[in-house]
Amino acid sequence: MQIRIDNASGRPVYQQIIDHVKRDIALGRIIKNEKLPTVRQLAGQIAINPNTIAKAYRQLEQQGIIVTKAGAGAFVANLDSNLSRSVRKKIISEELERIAVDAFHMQIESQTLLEWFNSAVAKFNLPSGKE
Amino acid sequence: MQIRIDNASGRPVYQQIIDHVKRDIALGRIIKNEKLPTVRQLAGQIAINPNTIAKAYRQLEQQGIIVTKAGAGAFVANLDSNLSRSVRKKIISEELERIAVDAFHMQIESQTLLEWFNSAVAKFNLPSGKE
DNA sequence: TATTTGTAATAGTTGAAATAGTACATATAT
DNA sequence: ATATATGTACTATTTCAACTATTACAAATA
Repeated sequence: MQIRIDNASGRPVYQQIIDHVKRDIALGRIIKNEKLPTVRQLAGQIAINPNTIAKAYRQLEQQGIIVTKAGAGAFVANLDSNLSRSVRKKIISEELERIAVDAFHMQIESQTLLEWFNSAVAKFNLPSGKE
Repeated sequence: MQIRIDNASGRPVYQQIIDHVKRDIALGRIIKNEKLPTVRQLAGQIAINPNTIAKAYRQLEQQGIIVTKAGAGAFVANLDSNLSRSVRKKIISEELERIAVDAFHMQIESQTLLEWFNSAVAKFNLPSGKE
């Protein structure tokens, strides 16, 4: 796993790590039960403090994305959200509305926005809902 | 304009103010050339330091959302983005992809996500692209 | 048994966010 | 003209999240 940290982004380092792991999993680049880099490995590779990696792994485990075992390592967990449907809808919808606001102020056409949305979603293998 | 600040959200106060103004404009609740509350008015109403409001207004002006005139007040600006299309696409697409990642980990069906997307966008009057 | 692993705890540093206070220039009304 | 209200600018201070640094510990693995 190769992670690039953008210090100019303003986004906290531990958050960028979380983003990257979640994205790699969603993209299928890391699969279920696969072992993640160790805390010390990643810390050495990115050249940051191990505590920062540990913080990211801790939050990933809280979110149910990974499972960690002291002495063994960190592994990709099963896919199942513990959030209710209403909570999930609230979280996602708020994010979507914020994008819509930005799109309005950028005067992006609704059709264009839909195309960008489809392109972004197509990269990930969401459940189809037909089965 | 009635603004509710959520101190538990972790989102900076000045950012919440920016979010709210942009959203109200996008929703049509505040229209072009309309005068915004004064810095001191808002500060008194929300019970925070005037400098925090000033910071929000400063950034809103930098983004081209509002126009301020010392002695007169702050007003909603014209709608025109100074960003190139490629930059706009990059910004929006990155946000959309982050949502897609979240949706994947929540195991939200693609069709459901599309419905939520349409609902969110429908609240705002984006240019149609047909004219 | 030795090593590697994730975790925890403490201490210190840095910078953003927010507050507090003051001052200034401009617009507006009187 | 004059007084008032406005956005802006500046400095100082406080608070807290983020990050670093270091050490120690328990569990797993070889």
